[in-house]
Amino acid sequence: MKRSFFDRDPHVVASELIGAELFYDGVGGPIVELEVYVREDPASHSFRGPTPRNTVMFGPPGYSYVYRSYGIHWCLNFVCEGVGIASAVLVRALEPTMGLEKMAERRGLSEPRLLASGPGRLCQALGITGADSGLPLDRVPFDLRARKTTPEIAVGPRIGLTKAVDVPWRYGLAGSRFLSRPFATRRP
DNA sequence: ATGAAGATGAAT
DNA sequence: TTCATCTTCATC
Repeated sequence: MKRSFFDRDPHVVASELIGAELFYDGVGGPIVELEVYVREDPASHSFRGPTPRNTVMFGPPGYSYVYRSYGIHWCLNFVCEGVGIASAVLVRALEPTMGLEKMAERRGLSEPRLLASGPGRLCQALGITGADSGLPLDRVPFDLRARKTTPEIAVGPRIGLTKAVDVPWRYGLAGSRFLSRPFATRRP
C-alpha cells in the first residue's frame, strides 16, 4: 500500500483498512479493528497542539505513530492527511495469521484470540515499540496489503473514554472474534 | 520541580 | 473493580 492511501479523511482510511493485512517483520494478519483520532477530539494526543511526543501526527501521512500507554503498553497508529492536519487511526486488533508462534512467544500465551485483540496486545505480539514511531509504512519492517474484497463493517463509539463522544469512532470487522471487544448489535 | 491523568491489560 | 507502572504535559 502506498503512503498516499493515508492522505484522506481518517474515517475513510479506517473503514478501508478493515480487512487489510498488516505485517511487521512478516508477523501479523488482517486488521479487524481501528479507532479514529482527529485534532478536534479532546481524546486525541494532538488536541492541544504539537508537543515533542506527538509531532509525527502533524507530519505527512503514511507514517507510524507509536506511544506508550499507562507506562506499560505500546500502541500503534497510522498518521493520516497532510502536514499540519494531525489525524490518525489507532490499530486496535488484528486476526493472527502469520507468525503465530512468534506472537505466542512474545505474548507468553498461545490462545489465538488473546494474541492481538487490543492495541497493547497487538504491539506486544508484533514486537512494535516506541523505536518504530515515525517510520514510513510502505517500507520494512512494515508491510501493508490492501484487502481484496469489501467486508461488512461495524461501527461504534469510542472505547475507554469517560467523556461522551457520540460519533462513530471505532470501526471493526463485523462478527470477527478477534476484536478487542464486541460491537453492540443494533436493536431491531 | 512536581503531580495528575492516561487512546490498557490482567488479575481479582 | 483494582492495580501495575511510567511518560507526558501543564502548572507552580
